[in-house]
Amino acid sequence: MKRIEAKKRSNLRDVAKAAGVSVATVSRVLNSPDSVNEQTRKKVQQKIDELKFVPSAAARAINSGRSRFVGALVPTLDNAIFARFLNSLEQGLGTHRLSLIVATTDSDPEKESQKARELLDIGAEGLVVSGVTHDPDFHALLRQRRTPTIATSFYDPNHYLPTVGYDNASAAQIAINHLRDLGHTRIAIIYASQKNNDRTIARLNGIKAIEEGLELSYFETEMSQSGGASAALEICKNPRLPSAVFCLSDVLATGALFGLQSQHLKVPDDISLMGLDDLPGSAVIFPSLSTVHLPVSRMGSITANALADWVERGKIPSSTLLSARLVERGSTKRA
Amino acid sequence: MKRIEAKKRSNLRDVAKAAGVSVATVSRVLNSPDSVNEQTRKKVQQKIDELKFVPSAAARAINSGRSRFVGALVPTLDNAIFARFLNSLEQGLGTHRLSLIVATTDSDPEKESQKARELLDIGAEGLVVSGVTHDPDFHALLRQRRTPTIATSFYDPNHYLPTVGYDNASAAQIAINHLRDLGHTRIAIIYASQKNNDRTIARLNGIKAIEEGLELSYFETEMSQSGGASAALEICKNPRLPSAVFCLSDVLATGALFGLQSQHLKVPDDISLMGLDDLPGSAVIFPSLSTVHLPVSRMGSITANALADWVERGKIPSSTLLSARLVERGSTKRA
DNA sequence: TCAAGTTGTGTAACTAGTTACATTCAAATT
DNA sequence: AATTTGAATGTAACTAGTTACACAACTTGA
Repeated sequence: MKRIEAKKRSNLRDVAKAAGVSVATVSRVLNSPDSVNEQTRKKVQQKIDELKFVPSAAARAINSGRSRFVGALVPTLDNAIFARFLNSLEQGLGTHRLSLIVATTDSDPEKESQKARELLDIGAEGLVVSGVTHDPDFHALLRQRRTPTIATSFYDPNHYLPTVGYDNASAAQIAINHLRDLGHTRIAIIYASQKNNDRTIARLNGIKAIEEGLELSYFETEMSQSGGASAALEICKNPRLPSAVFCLSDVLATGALFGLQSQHLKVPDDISLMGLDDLPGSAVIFPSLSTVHLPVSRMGSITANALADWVERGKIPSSTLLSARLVERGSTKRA
Repeated sequence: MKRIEAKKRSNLRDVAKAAGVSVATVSRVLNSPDSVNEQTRKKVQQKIDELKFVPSAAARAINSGRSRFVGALVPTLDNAIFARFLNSLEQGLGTHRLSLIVATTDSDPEKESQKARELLDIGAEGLVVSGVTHDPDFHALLRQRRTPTIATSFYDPNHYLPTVGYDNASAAQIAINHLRDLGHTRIAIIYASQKNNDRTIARLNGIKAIEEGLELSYFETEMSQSGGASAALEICKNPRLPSAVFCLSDVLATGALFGLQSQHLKVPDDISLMGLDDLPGSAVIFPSLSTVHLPVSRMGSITANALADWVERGKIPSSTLLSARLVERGSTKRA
């Protein structure tokens, strides 16, 4: 009679029995093979291979109290800036033998809070979030659990969480000052309103702080290239065109470029265009995009190291300010 | 004397002791609250809240044999096509209460194999990979562990793994046939060589199969917009220009567009340009990019559902063919 | 009034590992 | 020859949950 039964994974005890040794010895072969006699080790190893034994991570986690993974909460993966950040974050964590669980929030604070709770419930040892503005539940959760958590894309040394990011206000000011230096005073600003997006708010506030002597107009759109394109069309409707357009992100700027071109406006001859982010593609569009470089890859690796230090050695990191810098390319020229 | 000690998470036994009940009762309050007397339940719940008790996922996993996460191995997150796929994969898995661990491979089969092993070692219940060509170790690993695994971006009903993807050969043929229909016979092809990239190889083979009557030239470059741009410059060096350029990915095509523009070639008047992927940005560049749409978001959700079914109910999915379709936009016109 | 059934709870044995401590045995030292 | 030392291994108690089974207390029916 053939017994139909799921061949359950073999465990330590199975291997121990098969090899005629104790469970402790098998465990030693796994974790400190030097402390086991050559012959015994070989015999055990052979049985391990024979039985295709793989130690259970859950059982290990239960003993060590370590799960060896952290969670990252990002608004979306469908934007190169977050994808690039996660790319380097994942690589950085890998050097510390930590895995990364990704959760997307759609920029919805409630969803973020809920996903954060799920991540912690399944044993995440640390979290990475974007920005410092979150759901009250989320803050309460972090305060309660005391899980190592780093807020990114936003530098704020006074925040209760360590932050790794840039000064969004001054990043925007770098762009505005560049345009001002080139003699532009009538500037259209395109930004994407995502509710609770503190990065955008900080950038807008940075602009407000230095708007003296400038004639600014604001265009709100959605965060996508087509959003940028349609905002550009909106700008073109105005009979008195601005001499420059500043987009608060490169995605918007790339879209705006095509919007302007579709209206037969030449960039930068007819109108200057600036972005903010410096995506890989921004250097190769035509004309190449003047922008403000945000070091997201560095942010990823710094965050990875800081979080690993916190998780593994309890070392609470201090906030890190990454400097944004002007990247002057072909889309801006003297007014 | 203040004792400095890590307040370790409270566990079932702590709660049981505090509430004056047995561990079984606390466990019941957690898992089948109806089977516990109202008063007892309230008392226990209060202690759970007081002690901020959260059940350990590892301990649960050890009993259920479930870790509730799967791993995805992608070449990089720094390409919209994979990021979009993961975005919908993650969302799809979320509806099945499965988490997603992301691992990047840099298109290196050895790295992929190693990361796959790591994922399985930490208890991944399933895997998602790109393409069907992998390291021998990787195949051996999958055969040994029998972990539910789905190969994506590549449809092959005869593969030993279920595949969810499109027919890359015919996707490329759709593009070539479109150009041929428009009267183009001299076509330059730009492709990115990533060693072992079966998607690219399949696309090239698809072209080979229908090259009769065409005059094709091939340009190999790296997978980035700047790679596309420099390949375009290479094309322009030829005194007898092709009438159309076909890039095997939209990232390359966007780069090629800027490369052609920088040489003062008008697309599509002087030269037609086609991509393959259909990224969100491809519709808004100017001129908008004619391309072949690959349904990566659908691929993500289908993969998520298929993998969840396999993991949760042992239902091995059959391969799914997703159809690519022509997207005719502004970058191609009659020769 | 006694048996049977229901409800609620506890005991202890599981899940799969790690590890402190004990033990054995042989080699080296006194 | 007796003692010390060290290597190699085993025993059993941990980690944090779940759950089969036992049992008490109460209700219900004959």
